[in-house]
This record gives sequence, structure tokens and C-alpha cells, in this order.
Amino acid sequence: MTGTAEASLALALHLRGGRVTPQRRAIARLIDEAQMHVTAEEIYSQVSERLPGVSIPTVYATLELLEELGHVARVPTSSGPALFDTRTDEHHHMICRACGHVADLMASVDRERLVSAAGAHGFHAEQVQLVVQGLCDECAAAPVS
Amino acid sequence: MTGTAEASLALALHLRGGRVTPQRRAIARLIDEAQMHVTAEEIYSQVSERLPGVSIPTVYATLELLEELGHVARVPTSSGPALFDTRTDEHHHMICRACGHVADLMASVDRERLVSAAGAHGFHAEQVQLVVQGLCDECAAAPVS
DNA sequence: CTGGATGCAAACTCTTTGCATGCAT
DNA sequence: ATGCATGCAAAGAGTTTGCATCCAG
Repeated sequence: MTGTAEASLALALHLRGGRVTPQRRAIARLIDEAQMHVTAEEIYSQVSERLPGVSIPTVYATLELLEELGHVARVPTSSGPALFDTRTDEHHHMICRACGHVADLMASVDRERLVSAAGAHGFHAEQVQLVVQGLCDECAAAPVS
Repeated sequence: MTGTAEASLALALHLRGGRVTPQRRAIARLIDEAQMHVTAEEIYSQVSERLPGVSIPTVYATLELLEELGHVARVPTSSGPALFDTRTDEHHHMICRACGHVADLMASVDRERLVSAAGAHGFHAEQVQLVVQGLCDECAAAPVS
């Protein structure tokens, strides 16, 4: 996961004997330019503008590929469509239980301690994500619906 | 959320003019006795043994009710069916990306700090959950599939 | 009685699969 | 030329909705 998703995708695909297709390039490029948290559907509609004819299964397959390569990470949510995060550095999320909006949270957690705590349970930790649930400013102010 | 789900359910329902039905009692009771992390489907099949005829929509509705009352919490996951946690004290989760198994993680995070960090972003935090993703012992040992 | 809760079936959303075609290598 | 990737359509999970019936209060 060095450099852009588009570049490292080509490299990784060569190594594993995969193909660099226009669809994969276009999706990887969107990820590079991307807006933080996206659903497969959003990727689909945006990539469709640039490369008409892409299909949803291809979007899902490519997102899975990019996830393996570490260019996107799924955000753990409690409901709704899968959210892919284009930021892959250690950061966390606030998720509004009313509108579902996801925002980044700048805060540090003691990753080392948690990884070894997980290890003590026989778990091989790869990623530590913090999810803060509650209400975003707008939903907190909004009428009870 | 004082006492058992079954008991507090009755109280809360009276207060809001809701009804204490056999279905709700049975589901609340399962939650009281429960096994940590359950899907709606698991609740459904277990409650069906005691109270034949319950329907899936009722299970979902009751889980939502119990969630409002604070007797179950959804575990943020990256895929798969919704997981309801019957433990409502502050604790965290390790989720295996291979088999999906969820286990509790005993570790503390500085809740106060995170809640106020979220507050600084205008977010009204209610719950802080940590998700450690990786491989459980068995999947780490298992053949690459 | 009365309206909230239930069961059933159907709709819906999100994601994956099967299969024939197409294209990167 | 070879076989991986694609697009399409359809199947599949999981969850929600609509509506008539039922029963707790």
C-alpha cells in the first residue's frame, strides 16, 4: 500500500497474474481522489459517469480487491449498506444513529495495548477501529420526527 | 436499564402505554439468559421453541424495542447479519474477518476523552465501541482455503 | 371496547453467483 | 491463444412494510 491505489493496483495485479482493466483503473482512481466514506452504490454511480457500462458486480469485486491491497477499509457499522473508507491511516468514526452520517474522529487509542490484549485471547489483530455512536449535531437539534 | 430485560420491559411498556405480550416477554427472557452475541434469526429460532408461532417481524420489532431500552446493543460489524449483544456494559469486540466469529475483549478505553473529542466535533456521543478486526486463533491456523 | 401488537406475505435493499462474452497479457 | 474479468440477469441474504386479525389493558 505505497503510493496511489491506481499505481499499486497495477503492480499488485502483475504480481498475482491479474489484469489491469479500465474498470479497475477507474475505480482505483476514484478511491485515490475520493471522499472519505462511500458505499458501493456511490462508487458505481460515480465511476459510471467516467466509464459508462461498468456493472455493480465489478464494483463489488474491485472494492474487495482494493480492500485486500489495503487501499480501502470497511467501516464497521450497525446497519445499512457497507461503507468503504478511503483513508487507511489509523483514525476513528462517529456514526449518527438517526441519519447514518459518518464522520472521522481525530483521537488516538493505544493500539499496541489493544493488539496485545487481543493477542492474549489468541486473536491475531490486524486493525483497531473505534466507533462512537450517537447523534450528529443536526439530528440532535432536529425535531423528534 | 435496571434489573432484567423482562422486568424493565413491563415497566417501560406501561409508562409508554405499550403492551406486555407473551412474544415480548419470551424474547426479553431469552435476552436475560442469553449468549452474548445473537442474530435476529437465532433469537427467532430459540424463541420459537418456547412460543411456537412468533414471527420474524415481531422479533425485529422487539429487538428494536429492547435496544431503545438499553437491554441489547448492536455490535458494529463490517458485513453479515446484524448482531445483537446482550451485554450492555462497556466492553469491546474482536471480529474474525475469515469466519465472522465475535468475541469480547476485556480492555478499557478512555471513554470520557473520546466522548469529549466527539463533542468537540459537535457530535453527541452515546456509546463508544471498539472493534478489533483480524483472525481468530482457528482461522489463523487454518489452511489458506 | 380500542388501539397497539401480531402473523403472514410480499416488497425491498444490498450483495453475490452463474454463465456467456470479451479483452489484457 | 488463454483464461481472467466483465456485464447481465437472476438468485440470495437480511430486513422492513402493509394489512387484516387479535388480544392486552
